[in-house]
Amino acid sequence: MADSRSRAADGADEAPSDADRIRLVVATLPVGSVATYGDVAAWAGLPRRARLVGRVLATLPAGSRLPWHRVVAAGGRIALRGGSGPGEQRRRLVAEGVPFRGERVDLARCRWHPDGPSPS
DNA sequence: CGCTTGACCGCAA
DNA sequence: ATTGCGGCCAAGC
Repeated sequence: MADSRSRAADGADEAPSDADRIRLVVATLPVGSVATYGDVAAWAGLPRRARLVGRVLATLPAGSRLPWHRVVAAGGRIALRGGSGPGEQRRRLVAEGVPFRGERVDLARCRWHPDGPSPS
């Protein structure tokens, strides 16, 4: 379909921003699997930008159907703090059958496994 | 325009 | 297990 030339021609053009790629990666997480912020960043082609992933999820627009709950901190720890955050995320994960080990997700068993092409 | 904050990460003490 | 430090970087004030 057409070639990829000008990126700002018709207005409705894509500007694959880092945040967008991150959202896409998160949207890819299958039910019952989880990924860490660092992993999401890496798979999005943004090594070391784990924090950016956190920002994107934190500023998610209300109504976003993104499975943000499938993203946890390193070691399977729940990064959210205070409020209903932690409990909510944990509740959702458990509901999906994600195995826990105390307050942490058992990454050894449910950490998402990128299938095909590794991020190169 | 500059400093602070943060859904982070990894390492060291 | 906890605390501290450096790295990274966008949004808020």
